[in-house]
Amino acid sequence: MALRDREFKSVMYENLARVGKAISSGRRIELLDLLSQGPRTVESLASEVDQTISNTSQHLQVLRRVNLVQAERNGTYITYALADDQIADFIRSLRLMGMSHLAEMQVTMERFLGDRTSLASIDGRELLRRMQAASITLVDVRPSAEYRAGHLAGAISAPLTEIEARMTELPKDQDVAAYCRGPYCVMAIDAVEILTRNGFRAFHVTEGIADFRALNLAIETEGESA
Amino acid sequence: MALRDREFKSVMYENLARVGKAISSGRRIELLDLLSQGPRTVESLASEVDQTISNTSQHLQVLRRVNLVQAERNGTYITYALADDQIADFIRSLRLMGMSHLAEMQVTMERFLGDRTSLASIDGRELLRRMQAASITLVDVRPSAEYRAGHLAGAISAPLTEIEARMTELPKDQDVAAYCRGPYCVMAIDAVEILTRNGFRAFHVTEGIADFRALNLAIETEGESA
DNA sequence: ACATTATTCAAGTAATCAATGGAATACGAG
DNA sequence: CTCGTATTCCATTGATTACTTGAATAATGT
Repeated sequence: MALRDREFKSVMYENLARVGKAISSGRRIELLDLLSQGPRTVESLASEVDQTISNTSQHLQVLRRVNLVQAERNGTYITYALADDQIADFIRSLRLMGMSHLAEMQVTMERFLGDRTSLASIDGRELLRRMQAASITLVDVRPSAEYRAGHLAGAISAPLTEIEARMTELPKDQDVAAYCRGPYCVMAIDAVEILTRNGFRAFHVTEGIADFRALNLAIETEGESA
Repeated sequence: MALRDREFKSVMYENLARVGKAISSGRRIELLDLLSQGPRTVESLASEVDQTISNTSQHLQVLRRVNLVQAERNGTYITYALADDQIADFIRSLRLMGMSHLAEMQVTMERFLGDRTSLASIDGRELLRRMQAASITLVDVRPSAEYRAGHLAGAISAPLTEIEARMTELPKDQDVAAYCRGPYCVMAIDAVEILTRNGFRAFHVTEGIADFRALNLAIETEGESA
């Protein structure tokens, strides 16, 4: 019986380890992070993570084998998506774990972003506070497909690539808060630099959609707003 | 600049993957699960997971390298402990992820425990409800060291190995709820079988300390109770 | 049927990993 | 200082992994 118990435990923990193995590759975590912005095709994922399509496809299949992602065929394209919202949350908690336990991550963050992010940044909680206290213009600088897949209620879509053009639509007398995919995404930082250079008082939000969801901020899908 | 951004992301995600790698071995997850019951020495961990001391030591060092566990020397022994409570919670969410996404796990559970667990089991939430509604005897059947490291408020320590002797201390007119380490631990099930065979109305709690913590049930350390 | 496009499959290579057994280290007791 | 115990280090084994390249599949349009 003791042997049976051991076998049972081994099988159960070995299965849990399959999930661990799925997130034991930086590329795969990056893919999951991208997918928590919304569904995407293999090709678009591959170019985003700077990998060959073949390799990306294989990573996606690893993730699919443990049911972290789902694939759906649309004509000649195959669209991948997170299997459910619980997974975005799990990746988020992995990220928080890493940030709080691996000093290297904070050092790297400081080294790469340190000088660019020091003053003009706030997190989701602080954003919520400011949104209630004062009127600010909230800008989503991710590609519009991701905006459409889900964005903060009241956010205006202004993809980084078009921000110079879109800028004219923003009220000059309000503070601007820009957010993108999350803490490892620099689009919001870039946007803030452009905005401040053009006379706006802008700051960037260090968190992304997955965090907003976890903080219970209102998320809208598809439709425009404000 | 785009290259720099890619390098930044790669480094960050590669670091997160280090945490993933740490939980990509069933043995290591089992070790973390054991450590969430309380600190233990290498030797005692090794015998619990049925591995050589050498191998166990190496796994512990992998976990230590990513700061999931801490080592502390006490004389000739070295005691390992989780680095903080956040980790027990992370392992718990890994377990929930696995259970909800890997059908194999539920099948295995059914196959090994199915017939033994069907009727007389409840989860933490249900336990809380019953504790408030009726008076039940709550029994912690883990080894006493783990009981001392933290147990449900009001629980009586009655390690499985001594349960036949301790049984006489339990009131015969109350239902008995037995819990152990968690869903992959069979000590509570064994205890319930022994108890019912001896005329008690007993049921087993399918969750463990980590779950109780997450559910905000009151946990006591060291001292006795009830 | 044929060519095109998106994705997957298969085979190969270099690197990493889990586990083992034995030597080395660190501490405490006599 | 020496001995015994607990743990770690080290070298080796076989198994797995990430990535690459090129061929195979599957849906679409002509």
